[in-house]
Amino acid sequence: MSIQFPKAYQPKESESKWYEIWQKNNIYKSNEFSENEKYSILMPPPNVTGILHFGHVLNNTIQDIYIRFKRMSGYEVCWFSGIDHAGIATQSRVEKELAIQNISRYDLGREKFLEKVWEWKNTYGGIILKQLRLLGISADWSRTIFTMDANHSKAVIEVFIRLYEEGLIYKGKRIINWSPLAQTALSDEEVEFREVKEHLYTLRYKFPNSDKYLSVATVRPETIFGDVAVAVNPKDERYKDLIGKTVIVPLVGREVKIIGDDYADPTFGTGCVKITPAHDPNDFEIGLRHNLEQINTINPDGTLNELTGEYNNIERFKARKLILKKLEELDLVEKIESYTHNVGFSQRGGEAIEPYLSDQWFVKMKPLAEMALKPVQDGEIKFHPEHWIKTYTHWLSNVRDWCISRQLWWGHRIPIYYSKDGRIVAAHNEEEARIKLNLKNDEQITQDSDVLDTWFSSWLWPLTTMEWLKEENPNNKILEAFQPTDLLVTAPDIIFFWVARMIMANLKFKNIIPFKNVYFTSIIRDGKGRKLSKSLGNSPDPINIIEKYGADAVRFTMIYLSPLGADVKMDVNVQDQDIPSMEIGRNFANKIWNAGRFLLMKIEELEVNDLNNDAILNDNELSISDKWIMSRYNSTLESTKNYLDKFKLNEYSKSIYDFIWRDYCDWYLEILKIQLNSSTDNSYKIKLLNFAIKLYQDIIMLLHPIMPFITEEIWHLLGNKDENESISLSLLPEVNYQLINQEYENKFELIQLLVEEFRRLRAGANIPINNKLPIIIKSNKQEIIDLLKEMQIIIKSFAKASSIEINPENVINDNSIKSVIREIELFIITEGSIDVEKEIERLNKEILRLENNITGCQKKLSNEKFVNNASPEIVNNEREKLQSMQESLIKTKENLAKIRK
RNA sequence: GGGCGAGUAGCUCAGUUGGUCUAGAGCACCUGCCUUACAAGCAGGGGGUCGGGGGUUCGACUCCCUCCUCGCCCA
Repeated sequence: MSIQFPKAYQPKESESKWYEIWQKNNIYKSNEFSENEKYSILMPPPNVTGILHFGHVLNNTIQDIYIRFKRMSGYEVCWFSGIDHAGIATQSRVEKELAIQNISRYDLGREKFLEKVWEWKNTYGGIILKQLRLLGISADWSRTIFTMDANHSKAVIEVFIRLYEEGLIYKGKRIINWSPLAQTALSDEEVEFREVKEHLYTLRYKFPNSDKYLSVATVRPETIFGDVAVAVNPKDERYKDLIGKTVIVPLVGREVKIIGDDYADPTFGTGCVKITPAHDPNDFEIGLRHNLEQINTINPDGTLNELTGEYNNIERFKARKLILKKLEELDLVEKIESYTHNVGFSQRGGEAIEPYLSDQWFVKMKPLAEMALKPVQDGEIKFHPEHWIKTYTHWLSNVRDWCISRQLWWGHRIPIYYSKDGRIVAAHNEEEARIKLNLKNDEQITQDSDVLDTWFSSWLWPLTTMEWLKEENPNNKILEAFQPTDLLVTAPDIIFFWVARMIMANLKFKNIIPFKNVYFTSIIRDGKGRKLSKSLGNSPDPINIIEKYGADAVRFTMIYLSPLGADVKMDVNVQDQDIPSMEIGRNFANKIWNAGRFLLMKIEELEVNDLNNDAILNDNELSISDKWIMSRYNSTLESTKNYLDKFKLNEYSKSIYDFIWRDYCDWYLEILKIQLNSSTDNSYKIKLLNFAIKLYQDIIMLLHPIMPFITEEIWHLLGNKDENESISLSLLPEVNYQLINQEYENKFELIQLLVEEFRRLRAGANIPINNKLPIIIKSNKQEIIDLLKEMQIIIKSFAKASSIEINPENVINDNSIKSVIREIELFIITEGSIDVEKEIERLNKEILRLENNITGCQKKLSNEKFVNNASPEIVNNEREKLQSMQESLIKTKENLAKIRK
């Protein structure tokens, strides 16, 4: 046994061993033709460049718990997985590598560059899916897809064409969010706003042929080259007469009009605002209203362009300083104030976004948003926690059009073709485009050079994972079987990027909701409440943590610490790159392990040969403890299911944890020892042990979804199972409601209270553990006397008593420590003298407590309004409570009197 | 500026339609134990005016109002 069952659980070997066996036997492969009820989950596809972090760990553990739980509940489950091609992230990764060799993507050209990206993807991409296996994820890996796969691309193109032809996709010249680093447009969702301390500069715009000037406030003096007007509020008394006049843009020398527009806020700055339509979204709108020119003065890489003269090719922020210096020299700066405002930054590159005027492709969102709103508001799609519905609704009600074109090469190329004479068509390929445009083979045709936003492909995830439009699968049974999926587990930060858009796409193209439930995971933070991040160094590699504590421990701890809707805080030891909180799970695993060790030891001790024999205890052979633990087990099984249904994952883990540790190990196994020791009937002992083991095996099954490895290991060790069988394919027992028995739970609880009181008395009197003393228990209720008699061996053992007497005839030795619990009197007969002072103090304290409670209780009951208004149950309860406390008080006072005597 | 969420023990959190005896648990802390499953353990202990104020009610951690503090999202 010692080899199989070492003293402490060793997760490492067992984890790699079992995952390999699971893979080898393909046990997580799903079957769309199964007759069983289906349960499916779509794994949020990690980026192809991604590596495992704790967000993934939490997210995938949650999914795996549901998948395993449902699988063990008889469902045909399927967990769809895959990887996202992640346009910007992947392209910049490969570009960075090329840069080391001093090669740019333009040196290679589009085709060669894409070859490089594929090469990179095939070598390094998708590591994370291998890492997830270390966590014990039971996805159906055979269905893994990649968002650049032919079938997925086909769906993306198809969807683009349909939307274009329906008029829901259009091209427009707009101010978009430009990433100077990636040199592409970004959607609004890819921009993060942060508060930045900058300066508000008040500049002097002189009137023509005059020394008088208008003071204009701006935070971006480097954009003055694009100024085409100055706006004032038409209601602003100070300036309204100036509307129609002109001023000279400093440094530039251009004469521009003063216009009146409500946008100008009289309370902000000087009340005069410069208008630069090409470099600010608000100015752009004003420009349209007033028919102003749009002068672009910035290059795609964030440097100023040739229109800025000496500042040509100078980086925008550097240029700001230089321009300011020049303006100061010319005495055109009136004042500089510090100013805090929100600035957009690229979520990926981190650089400040440049509002940029360019031709881009957009999706009209209004009609799609309306479609997507309904199922969430109707409750057809449920969010957990619910309050995300509000955020979702708010966003969809105010949604703006989605900029989907990206000036990248890696991605799905926009299926738009242009003829030489300026006609535009959307087509699946060049050939089709020629036909649609009526062009001959030798006539020139060009495809749009942009690619689509990665999310324009991700929103089809529920469809493409299930082989939508795949030619080889025309009668698609997968979609039929598994859609709508049951659960989506995702971080709330992609609620707009992804969740909302999947709902739109599914309804638009398949007229079905993609999922029934969405669970929004919490954000993982360190002990100081900071997000885990590489730059802070507070983000240890989960792989190392799994290596140290075991995958089961990591899974369990994460769930145990993650309440629904609240952030997870884990202590991170930055120096050691360690997460000490993981001890919770590791210690728990060890506890479970040792319970198994104990049982196996007993098997050997009793020389039980056949574990699965029919030696089962009859109902009348079961003790109160046996019935109690069965009741507790079934209650736990029930609450486990309830908690999972309500998505209260941490409650789920806590109920299992408490049941196993407190009920089964601390109490039941200790009682089992006593029950085994006090019997001489070998066949009873074997039956009793069998009972305990059977229960333990059921517990192991209950635990499997959250701790798959250790449970598989124990299931085999204790059950003598064949290596190719798996606990994850066995069925969880149903809740047996008949075994949930409040009466036994109450009885047992009383015994626990008595035992705890005996322990407290011993500890209080500093009685050493090996000093066994006689105990006496007195009660005047026959029911309790019977219970005590039935449980006396157990009480005696737990109370470290040399002997136990229940309601003895003879007078009790005054040389004893006494207490009263629920009218039951407890005595420990001490041989030597007791510390009288200490005893008096303790009893007085107890008397005071009882008196206080009695007073409170009496007050309540003498209040007519309470007796009349409160439910009879409550009032009755209160009366019983009062009576019980009064009796306890009398007995405690008697005890005190005896000591004093 | 608009919206959402949270404030309960030193820390992280439970507390289910308002009533269960002393508001619970884990970690941390203190005391005693290597008791033949487990020191990654066992037994016991200390520690909370439930963010402040007001209201509804016989009764409020729980419902309402208000203020304060913190976090997130949007503009």
